[in-house]
Amino acid sequence: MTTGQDSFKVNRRSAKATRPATLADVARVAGVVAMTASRALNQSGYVSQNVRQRVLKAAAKLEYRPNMVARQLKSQRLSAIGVLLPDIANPFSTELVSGVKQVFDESGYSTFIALSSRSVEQETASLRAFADHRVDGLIVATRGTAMGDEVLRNLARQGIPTVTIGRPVKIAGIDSVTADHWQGAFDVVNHLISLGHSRIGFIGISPADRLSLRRYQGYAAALEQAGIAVTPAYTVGPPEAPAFATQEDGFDGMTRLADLKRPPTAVFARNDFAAIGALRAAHKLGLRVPQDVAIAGFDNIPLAAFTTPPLTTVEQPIAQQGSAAAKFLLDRIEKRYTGTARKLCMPCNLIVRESTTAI
Amino acid sequence: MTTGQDSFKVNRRSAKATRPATLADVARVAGVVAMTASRALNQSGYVSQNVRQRVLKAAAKLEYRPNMVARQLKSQRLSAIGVLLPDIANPFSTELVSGVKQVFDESGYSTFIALSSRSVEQETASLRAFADHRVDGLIVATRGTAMGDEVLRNLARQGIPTVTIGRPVKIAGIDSVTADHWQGAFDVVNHLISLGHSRIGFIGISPADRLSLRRYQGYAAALEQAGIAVTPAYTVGPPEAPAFATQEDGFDGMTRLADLKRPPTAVFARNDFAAIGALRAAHKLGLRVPQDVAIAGFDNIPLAAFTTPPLTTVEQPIAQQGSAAAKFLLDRIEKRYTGTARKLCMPCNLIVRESTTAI
DNA sequence: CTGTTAGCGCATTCAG
DNA sequence: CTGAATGCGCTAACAG
Repeated sequence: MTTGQDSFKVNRRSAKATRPATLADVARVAGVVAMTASRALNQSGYVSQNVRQRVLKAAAKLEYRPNMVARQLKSQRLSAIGVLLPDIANPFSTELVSGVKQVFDESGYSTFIALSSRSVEQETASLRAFADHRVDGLIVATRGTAMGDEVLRNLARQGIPTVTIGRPVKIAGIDSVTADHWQGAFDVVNHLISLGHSRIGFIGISPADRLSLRRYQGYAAALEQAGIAVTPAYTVGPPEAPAFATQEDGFDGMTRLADLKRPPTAVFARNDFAAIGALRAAHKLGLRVPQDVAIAGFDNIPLAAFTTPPLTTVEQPIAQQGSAAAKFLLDRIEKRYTGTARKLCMPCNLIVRESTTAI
Repeated sequence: MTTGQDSFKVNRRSAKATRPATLADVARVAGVVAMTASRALNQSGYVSQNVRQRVLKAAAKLEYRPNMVARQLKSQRLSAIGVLLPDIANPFSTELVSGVKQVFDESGYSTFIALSSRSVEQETASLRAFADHRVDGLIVATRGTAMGDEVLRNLARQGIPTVTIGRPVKIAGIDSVTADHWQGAFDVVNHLISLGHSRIGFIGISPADRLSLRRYQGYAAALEQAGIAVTPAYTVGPPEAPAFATQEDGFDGMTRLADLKRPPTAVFARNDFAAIGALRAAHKLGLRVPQDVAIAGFDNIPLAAFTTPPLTTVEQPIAQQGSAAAKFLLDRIEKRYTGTARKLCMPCNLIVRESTTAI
C-alpha cells in the first residue's frame, strides 16, 4: 500500500509543472546568500573553496539553470546572438550557421535563427524581434534591400552589433563578409571560353536587373576580355528579379535559350538550383550535356556532384564566411574592436565536373 | 553657425548608440504614468480615448518598442517560441517552419530556430538554451533519441509546452504530429510491385537498424502482402544508423546492390537525397532508369521533379504538419487545451514520375 | 478610468 | 572574502 501511494505521489510530482530553481533556492540550500551563489557560479569575485563547493553541489542537486532573461535585464547581456537567413532550404544556410555556431558555442553564446522567407516584411519583423528580445548581436545574411538597410541602420543606432554576410552595406560600424562572386563567375566563364565556347548564355536574372548582380558582372567581364560581344538575348531570367533563382527558373531559361535561332553552346546558371533546372530542360529537349550544350552552376551544393552529368560549379567558402563573420561580431560584442567597418572578401574556387567536359 | 552646430549634434546623436525608449519615457512624454501607457499600448484595461491617442503618439515619436525581456520577467510571457530542427539544408525544414510561422505570426509570437546538427549534444544544448531563455513553447522536429527524450521530459516537468513533429513520444502532456511514413512506403512499394517488380531493394539503413524505421516497415509489409520474401541482402545502408541518409549513402547503396549476383530490378530509397545518389550510381554503372532499374525516393523535395529522369517519390504534408503542430502548441500555451497528449497522423501521397515508369 | 505599490531573478555597487 | 541594498523594464493586483 505504502509503496503504491509513494509511487503515485512521485508520479504526480513529476507530472506537475515544477518551477525551475532560482539562484535564491540554490543559495538557501547552500546556506549562503544569493549574491554569494552568483559569484561562485560565475567565477567572478572571490569565494572560498569551501563555499564554492557547497554552492556547486546545491546547484547540481536542484538542477539549477540561470534564468537568462533575468540576467539580461540586469547585466544587459543575453548571451545569445541572432542569425537572419533568407530561407533554409538552402545548403548555404546550414553551412553558414555551422561556421557561426562553432565560434559562438565556444564563447558560451546561444545562436538563434530567424527567417526572412525572402520577403522584406518578414525580414523587418525578424530583425525587430531580435532587437526586442535584446540579442547581443546579429548576423544578417539576407540580400540587400532599401528597407532592410534602413532597419539595419536603426539597429546600429540602437547599438546592436551587426555583421552582414554576402551583403555589402555602407553603414557605420557594420562589418561585412562576402565571397568574391565576381571572380568566381569570371573564372567559370573563362573556363567555358577556354573550352572553345563563344556563344555563352546566362540564366537566372532578367536583362533589366542583370547589372546589379556580381555574378553577372563577372560573366560579362570574362566575355569582354576574350573579345566576345555580350548578346542581350543570351541573358534570360524571371521578370520579377527574385533574390534567388530556382530550378523552375533554370528550366524555363534553358528552354528559352534553346529556342533561339543560334542558341548558346554553353550556359552559366546563376546558382546550382537553376543549373539543375537547366540540365533537366536540356535532357528533355534531347540535348546532350556537355556535347550539345555545356552547363555550369554556382555554389557547389552537395547535390551538384550527383546530377547527371555531375555539375561544374563554383564553390564559395561558406562555413569560413560564417566563422569570419562570427569572429567580427564577437570582437564587437566584447568591445575588442570598435573601429570603422571592416570588409572581408574571400575567394571562390572553380570546380570542373562533367557537365562542361566530357570524360 | 547655429545651424551648423545643430546638424552636427543631430549627426552625433544618430551615430551614437541611443538607448531605446522605455515605457517610462513614453509615459513621460504622454504626461501619464508608466502603467497607463502599458494599458494603452496593450489594449488591456480601460483607457480613455484621449489618453490612448497621446500614448500612441508618444510611442510612435520615440520609436518605442517593448522590451520583451522585461515583459517576460514580470508576466512570464516572452511571446516567442522555439523550433528545434535537425538541420536546415533540408527542404523539409523550410516548409515546416513556414507552416509554424504562419500560425504564430498571426498570434503575435516570434519564432526562433535552433539546430541540433544531428548531434545529441547539440540537441540537448539547444533545448536547454530555449528553456533558459524562457520561450513560451517548443516545437521539436529532431529524430528521437533516449537522451533527447530525457531532456524533453525535463522540459515537460518545467511546464514548457512542447509538441513534436515526426517524432512520436510517450511523455505526458507532449502532443505530436507525424505523417504516415509507413503507409507512404507501403504505397510506393506496392506501386513497384504492380509494375511487375519482385526483386526490390531498400537503400538507406543498415539491416541491423532497419526495424526501427517506419519507412522500412512499410516496405517489408508491402512485400509480404504480395507474397514476396524479404531478402536481407537487398537492404543496404551505412553501418552507423544515421538519422538521415545522404546522397553519398544512396550512391554507395546502389553500387552495392548492383554488385549482387541477382541485383534488384527496383530500388526504394529512404529519402530523395539517397535516391538521387542512387540515380547517379545507376548512370555511372551504365544502368538505364527505369528500364534496367526503377528508383523511387521519399519526401518529394523540390529537386525531385528535376532529376534525370524525374523521381517517383512520396510527398508528405510538411507545412500542414507544421501548422497543425503550431495549433496544438498554441492551445497549450494559451491553456485552451490541457488534457492528455494528442497524436495526429497525416496521410502521404505517392507521386509517380519517370524514374519508375518509362514514358 | 488612472495612479501606486510591489516584485519577477539576477548582478552591480558599496559595506562590512 | 561575504552580505545588504538597489534597480534593470515591465505589468498584476490593488487602490483611488
